[in-house]
Amino acid sequence: MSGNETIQKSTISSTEPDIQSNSLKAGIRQKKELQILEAAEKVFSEFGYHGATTQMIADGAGVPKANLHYYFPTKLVLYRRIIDQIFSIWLDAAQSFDENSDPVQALSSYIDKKMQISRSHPHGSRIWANEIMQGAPIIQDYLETTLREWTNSRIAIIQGWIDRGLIDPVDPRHLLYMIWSVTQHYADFAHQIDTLNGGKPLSTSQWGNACENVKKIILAGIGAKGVDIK
Amino acid sequence: MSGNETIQKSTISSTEPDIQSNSLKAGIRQKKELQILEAAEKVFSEFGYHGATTQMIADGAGVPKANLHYYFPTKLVLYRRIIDQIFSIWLDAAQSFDENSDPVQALSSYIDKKMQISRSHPHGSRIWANEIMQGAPIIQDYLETTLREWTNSRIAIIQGWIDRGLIDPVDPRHLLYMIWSVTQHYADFAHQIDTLNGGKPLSTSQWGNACENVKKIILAGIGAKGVDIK
DNA sequence: GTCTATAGAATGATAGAC
DNA sequence: GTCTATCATTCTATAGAC
Repeated sequence: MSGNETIQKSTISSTEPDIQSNSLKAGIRQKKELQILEAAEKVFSEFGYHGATTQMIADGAGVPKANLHYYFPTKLVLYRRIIDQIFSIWLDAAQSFDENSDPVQALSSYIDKKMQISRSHPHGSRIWANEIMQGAPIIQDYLETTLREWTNSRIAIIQGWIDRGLIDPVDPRHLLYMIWSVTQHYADFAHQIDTLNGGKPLSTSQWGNACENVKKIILAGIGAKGVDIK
Repeated sequence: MSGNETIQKSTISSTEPDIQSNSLKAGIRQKKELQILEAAEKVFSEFGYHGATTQMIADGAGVPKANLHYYFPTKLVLYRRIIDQIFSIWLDAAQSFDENSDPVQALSSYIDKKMQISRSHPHGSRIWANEIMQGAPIIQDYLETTLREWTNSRIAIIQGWIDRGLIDPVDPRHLLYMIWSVTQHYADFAHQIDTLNGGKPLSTSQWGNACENVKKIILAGIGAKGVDIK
């Protein structure tokens, strides 16, 4: 299942000679594709892959259903494009977690970024969650390669902190899972959180408060030295 | 939405005079219903409401599809029954969090129970997560009534601990969210966790380790006095 | 490049024989 | 109480006019 689906990054053929008309068409295509991708992200996150219909996505993007199939041949190809997009955002954020920082800096920054993503890309987070809960039928290969490697490298870094006495001896893996789960909870369970907030989305200051609480509890929880996050 | 759906606990009419045959039929019905409910829980958790087909559920339960419709008139009624079941389990576990215990006792016990549920009822946890991510189309009333009341009462208890100096001043609401998210993560993202565990489910000792880490970090994170969880 | 109309397949639910 | 056969609906995807 991992290798038999080619990602078509550009269907604009390089064999087409008319550059002028080509770039114009490319502009239209790019704009429409973006509209469709944005609509699809919302619909997939709200109804899941099976619950989403191409009709809903087409309506959300403001194009006829047949037009959608012109840009994305199948529903599955569209879904894969969105998953790829999300995974890319996750990985970019994860880069901040680098070996040169001390634990407080590294973890504070990582938690901040993950909370920001939960606020700016809640749909993506939910699609990811949905995909995992269904056994990752589409992205299993990502889990087994990229995610596993990233996870192991971060575990090594955390273990290094423990060995140098910078944080308490906790299981690095479960510390990572805690950070993932708590930060993504604010995206995945946003509806529940909003309902318990009187039916309103969290305000900017409420988001800030959530973020501070998460950082405080986790950093204090692992005995990180020199805690100064305010 | 809260009161217009009667739960049919027993469709065996009390006007039926033949007691012997009646209880026999009730036994068959109960057994079949249980088979169907168990199969449905698995299928709904794996594919979501829309992705699940009555055919899959019927196959999983070992009954013909038409037979399934004999016991549960519609797919939606079957789904509601399962959601009710899950919500009931959550609430029961939540009772352990009572006012008389000290923070360490209360929170340790609560986290233990939530972790146990994640291991014993992962399907239920995922169905709940799925339902919330889709905007709680079926259980919105539960969120606005029972869950809100329970949450507010626990927030008051935690605030009491803070006022008495038993734990650090954290936002009780976000502490609850942290406990929910971390514990449920081990059910909702079990596939990801298993993949990162070499493709194998966590062993009993690995579950114990996860539970201890969660308790340690959270209790230390809120400065709970007298931490003694091992 | 856009859109109407529709083909083809899958699904929820039911009828009716046993 | 069980099960085969089938209806009615819905959905993905495509054909073909503009």
